[in-house]
Amino acid sequence: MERATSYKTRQSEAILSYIASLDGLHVTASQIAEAFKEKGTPIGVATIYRHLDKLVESGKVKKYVIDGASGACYQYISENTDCSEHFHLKCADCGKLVHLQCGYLDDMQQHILKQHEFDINTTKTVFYGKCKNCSDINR
Amino acid sequence: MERATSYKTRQSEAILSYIASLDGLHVTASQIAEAFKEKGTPIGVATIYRHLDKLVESGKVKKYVIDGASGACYQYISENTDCSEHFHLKCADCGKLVHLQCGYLDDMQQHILKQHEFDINTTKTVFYGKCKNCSDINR
DNA sequence: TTGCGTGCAAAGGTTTTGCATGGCA
DNA sequence: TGCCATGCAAAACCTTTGCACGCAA
Repeated sequence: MERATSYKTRQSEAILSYIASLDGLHVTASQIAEAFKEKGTPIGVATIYRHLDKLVESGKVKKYVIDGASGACYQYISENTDCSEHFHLKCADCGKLVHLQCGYLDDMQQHILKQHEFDINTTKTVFYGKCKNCSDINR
Repeated sequence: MERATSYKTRQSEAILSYIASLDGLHVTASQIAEAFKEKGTPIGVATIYRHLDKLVESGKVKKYVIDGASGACYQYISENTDCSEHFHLKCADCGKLVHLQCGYLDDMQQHILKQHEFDINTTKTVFYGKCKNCSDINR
């Protein structure tokens, strides 16, 4: 059974506040480790990975796997609204993250649940593609 | 400059025809290796990766990564079925990957393109959730 | 014959896991 | 004090690379 985070530690607070301070930029686990090493307060990579997993699970952080990049990217969700109820669009070019609250997608989610018997987790699901600025149309 | 000379070998033909025979489904490099090992005509993983790189370079095969999956996935791109992309559902519990071809989702894709000006790349997008076997519904 | 292709093993990188210790509540 | 958290190192993976040999043309 999964277990909710209970203890508040130096590492747990430091990692969350660090990602939050990046204001939308995404980082890899190794980049986080490097940042704390440079600060003089190193945190073990295992600890970083374990906290990132929890943050992703709770919806505070989103995880991206970008083809070509080395390792997964993590990004803080700054919206004070609950991101667990809507979808996200991630531009593969500029990295822009769009929060998408749309009844159409809610219907789609129900459709997949009913017709295809699959319960989509919006916290973990990200649509990859190109935003209008990065689209070929604007060239 | 691209290399003009290219030898036709047992391995190069076998790998291409194998991926092409999957009719749009995708596989990982290790799955390809496993398939040929079971056939009794094993091919080294290094050779598989080298050929996959060439196929991606030539545009015959698409490479993409799926969060949670182990390794990159490769999918044959038929010249005719260029638009017959489909979405993927990945069960976060059992790891099962479901290929979903559904007109409803095609409409949704158009909706997001028109209304939200975002061009979804179905090759990179994966829905995460729980399949019916792992869902709480069946408990 | 020429030189790319192949397979093996080692290397490089990311993420996970086991275990003893540390630290929160 | 009871447990979870941490950190180190090893393990587990995926992918690339070096090298000697095989093989297509």
